[in-house]
Amino acid sequence: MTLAPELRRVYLFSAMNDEEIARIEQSTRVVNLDMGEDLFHFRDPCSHFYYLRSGCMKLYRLSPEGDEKVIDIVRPGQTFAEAVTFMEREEGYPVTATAVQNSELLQFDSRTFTDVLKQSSISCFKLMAVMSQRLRSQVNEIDRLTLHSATFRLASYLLEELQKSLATDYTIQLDAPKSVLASKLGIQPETFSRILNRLSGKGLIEVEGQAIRVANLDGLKDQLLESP
Amino acid sequence: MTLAPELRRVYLFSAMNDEEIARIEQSTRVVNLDMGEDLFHFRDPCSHFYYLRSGCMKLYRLSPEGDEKVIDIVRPGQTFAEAVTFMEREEGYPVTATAVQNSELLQFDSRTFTDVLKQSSISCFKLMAVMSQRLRSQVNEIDRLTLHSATFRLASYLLEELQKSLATDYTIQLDAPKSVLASKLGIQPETFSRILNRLSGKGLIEVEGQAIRVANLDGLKDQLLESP
DNA sequence: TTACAGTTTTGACATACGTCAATACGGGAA
DNA sequence: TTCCCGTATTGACGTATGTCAAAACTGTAA
Repeated sequence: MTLAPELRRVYLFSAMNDEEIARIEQSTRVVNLDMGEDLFHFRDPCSHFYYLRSGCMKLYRLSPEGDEKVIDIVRPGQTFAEAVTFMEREEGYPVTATAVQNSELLQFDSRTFTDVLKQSSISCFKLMAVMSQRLRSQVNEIDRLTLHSATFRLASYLLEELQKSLATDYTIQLDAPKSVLASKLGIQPETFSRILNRLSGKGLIEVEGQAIRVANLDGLKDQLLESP
Repeated sequence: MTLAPELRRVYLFSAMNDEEIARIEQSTRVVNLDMGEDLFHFRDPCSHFYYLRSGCMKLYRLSPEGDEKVIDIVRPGQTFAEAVTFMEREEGYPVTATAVQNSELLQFDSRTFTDVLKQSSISCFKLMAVMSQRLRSQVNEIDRLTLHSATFRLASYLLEELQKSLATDYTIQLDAPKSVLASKLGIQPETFSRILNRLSGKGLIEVEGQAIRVANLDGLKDQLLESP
């Protein structure tokens, strides 16, 4: 079975012609991961990048003490680690990648991709657009992480997710365990749980397992304005 | 006086031929800012990016309550906001830029730069290298910001700066006020001051005004391993 | 159905940090 | 030199959040 039609729909490859797509396709492998399996580790020599077909991945680092700090959560349809194309192989990946659900990925050879890019500045532009988008969202992330209170951070996250998903029903599906999301927000799981409770108590959200429904959007926004 | 020789030394332009450099040069303006002056604001339509010749800039956001969160500190020799080239003009800058010292900058027209890039995938590669480097350091930043204790964050910052500067004498020159650095590290100025005190007390560093000398490198590294 | 392992929640407690307020310092102008 | 203003420091205090520990879920496999 050919991957070409699927590759064409990947934003990064969307400007490529048949021949270029064919070259990429040649270098593509399908990778399947069980929940909990690692894809690559922090500082592994980096030679591939990925597209997530289904499932969910977490990108994280381990502190010296051994607890993990989640940098990002990857959902189906997203590519990740594309920037490795421009790193020295020995620099290695800046994070570890692990499946938090059974996941299916496409693996691309960064060398091949580089070769195609050399010939095609329009594809370069696609990649640069992706990278600049990512830079911007990392700035958002940095901004959020320094919001004084954990409640702020959580509320801000919920609002952002809601916007992204253009959710029809104000519901956010957490596809990773709550503890992973907590880590991404720089919060302990216990505190995370307590905050959800408090927000529920105020009637701002409704929590049901992995689903969070925003019941009072404006009320939640107000959280971001209140003092301490 | 011509800017071309200086432009050639800017990494982003280092792969350009005479004609390309000339086009960039045409669109370049010199900008002088007094300490405290703003260069651009968060969400301003973005049409330019910059090279810092001398002085020092801070890139930051304001929280709803009005206090600023510093995202980055720019030093002479660095370019910044290059990624705007690939953003919609209306998206606007992701941060506000203000001089923390009298500063001299070169301002480039992002439209012109884009045009040059379209013809030159080698220059695209330069830019992508810069962006991927920036992505990596933002990951470091995110990682640091979620280190549990403020002391960790500060120690980690000092160690990173030391590495960067390959300082011969273990001294870090703060070119921005301490409060700016504190904000970048997600610490209140008061706490920042207290931590410097404590580290001095332990003999790990010596603080003299804007200069911080690391007196005991290994001791400082140990800070990052000790428990809470 | 029960049993188990992982995740989440609840409870009790300690503390690092933020906050407010006052004081000290430092560099530029006259 | 003195004055002045912005930055930095020190002090006192409250609290949000981390930590440790135990209990309650949740889903999966036997």
